Amino acid sequence: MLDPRKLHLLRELAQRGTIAAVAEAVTFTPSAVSQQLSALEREAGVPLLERTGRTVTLTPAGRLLVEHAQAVLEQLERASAALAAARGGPSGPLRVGAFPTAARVLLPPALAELSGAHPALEPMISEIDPADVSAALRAGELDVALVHEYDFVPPVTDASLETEPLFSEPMYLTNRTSIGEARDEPWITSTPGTLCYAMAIRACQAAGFEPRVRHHIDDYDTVLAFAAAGQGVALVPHLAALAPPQGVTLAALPLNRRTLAAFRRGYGEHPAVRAAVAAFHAAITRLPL
Amino acid sequence: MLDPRKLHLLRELAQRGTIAAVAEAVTFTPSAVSQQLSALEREAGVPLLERTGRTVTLTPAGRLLVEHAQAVLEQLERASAALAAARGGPSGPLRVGAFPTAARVLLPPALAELSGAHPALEPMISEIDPADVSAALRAGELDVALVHEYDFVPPVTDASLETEPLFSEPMYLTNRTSIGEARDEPWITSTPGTLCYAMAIRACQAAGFEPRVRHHIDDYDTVLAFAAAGQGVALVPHLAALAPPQGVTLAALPLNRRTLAAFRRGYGEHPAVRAAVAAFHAAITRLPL
DNA sequence: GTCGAGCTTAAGCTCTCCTGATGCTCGCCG
DNA sequence: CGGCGAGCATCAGGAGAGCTTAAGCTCGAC
Repeated sequence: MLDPRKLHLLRELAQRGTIAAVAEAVTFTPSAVSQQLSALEREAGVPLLERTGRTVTLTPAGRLLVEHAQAVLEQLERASAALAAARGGPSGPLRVGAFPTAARVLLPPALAELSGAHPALEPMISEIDPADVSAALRAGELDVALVHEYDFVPPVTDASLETEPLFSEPMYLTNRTSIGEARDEPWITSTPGTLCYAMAIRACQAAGFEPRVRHHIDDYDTVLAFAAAGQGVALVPHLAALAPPQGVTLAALPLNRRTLAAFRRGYGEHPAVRAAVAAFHAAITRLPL
Repeated sequence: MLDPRKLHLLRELAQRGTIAAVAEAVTFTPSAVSQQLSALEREAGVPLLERTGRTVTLTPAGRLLVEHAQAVLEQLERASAALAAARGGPSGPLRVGAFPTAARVLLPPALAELSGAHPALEPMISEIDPADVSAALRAGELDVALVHEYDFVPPVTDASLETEPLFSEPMYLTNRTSIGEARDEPWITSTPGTLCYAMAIRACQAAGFEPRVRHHIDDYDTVLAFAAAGQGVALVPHLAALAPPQGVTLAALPLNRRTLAAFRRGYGEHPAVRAAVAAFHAAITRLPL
């Protein structure tokens, strides 16, 4: 019988590309991952990995098996979720990932809602950039996460994950009325590697220029303070700009940010995950959108 | 992560009812099965088995998990089948179960067909009564089996198995023209515990009497020889009665026997299984039906 | 009341699997 | 062209999972 643990490693390899990266993701040594994949290959009776130079790539058979691995692991998630449901109402630890703005604006009311409805549930929040969410969910470090996606930035598609849209909000530009007008201004963006950074760069590129980035600030309150101090222009989402400081004007752009809940495919039936998503929806109805 | 090996044991328990029977099926000791199921229960966090007296029954949560186990194991079968397909054409050992008449009439041409088309395939035949086929398939002792089912005998429904109809044939009665006419005759049936035995009894009961069974003979050639010797009446299927001996007349009854191919759900995509079923179909077109 | 079927628990042993160390290949770069 | 580091495989060793044997417990049948 094929071992789902090995199938999981194969799926991670398909996502991450190197055995070393897989090992880091599952906190094994590369040696262990290599041995497990070799054993899987032996059982499969067909080469799954091609040793090309100092790296490995999946063979067609390997990619085929990844798809089946996905189906198997998804069924296992469903089984786990069913067991959690059989245990009764939502209870126990629930690891939630959230990007900073959500953590500040959406989570407080959502957590109040959640704790009120399900006292046995113990939500644990981790701030995490949406770009890192897929890996954390797949690795089992998170159960559910709040992520966002922007126009211009292609949404992360991961066959092992499922998303549920929560809401959409417009983006604002500080102290200018259009992106083209801000062409020669210094820019304040998030730190490189985050989704917000990519969004700002792409938005400027779409307007026909490469932004001159002077400051890298992730916290939008700080961003607005910098903007008020004349340090540059920035793109901020509606929820982060409910109370702009003196000296900052905001212009709505034809650019939206969508917030979604993400979880492992099949795990959405877990009662705790269902409860969390329901609490997100409930909290959203009370947001000033 | 839930362990499919444990899930398999739970599914077997749902089918067989006792831990001892599961242990025998998988050639473990009852102790090992008990420990595995206890571990599964611990991981599940909810009681799966109820110790009632000296036996165990599944709790509702246990039955729920069995359904999910079924889905998981089916996906694993699919993955195995896909790997076998990736290995190339059908090759290697293929364990085939067949009831005696099929082994004699259908298998020789089917095996010739199969070996001609796929020389690398090594079919291994085991004679087995259809009543035992489910267990052997689930336990992985067989890859594909020829089974039959009769009117009056409810077909075995096993969620983990899949069947494909092959053909249907009429049943004949020896030396009488209707079952009612044979009410007071001694009967020749198969040995108790087989499907054919159950069929004969049920057919007589449907005609309103309990047959007086004198001989228990499984081989239909011998049955016909006994009938020719005036030792009693018997029900024989068309394919077993192509050349009745002197002294035996046959009367077709409104009673049919259907022959099917059976295999583990999801495993029908295995190239060797596909090839075998195709060979069965090809051989059937040349049968005198 | 006795026996036996069925399940569990405890002890021991085997085998799997992970770690750490070593060695290899290959791409990069001076 | 040679050194270096990234990436992977292999080997030896230790810890843990899992099976077997043996013993004990419970309950139903006779």
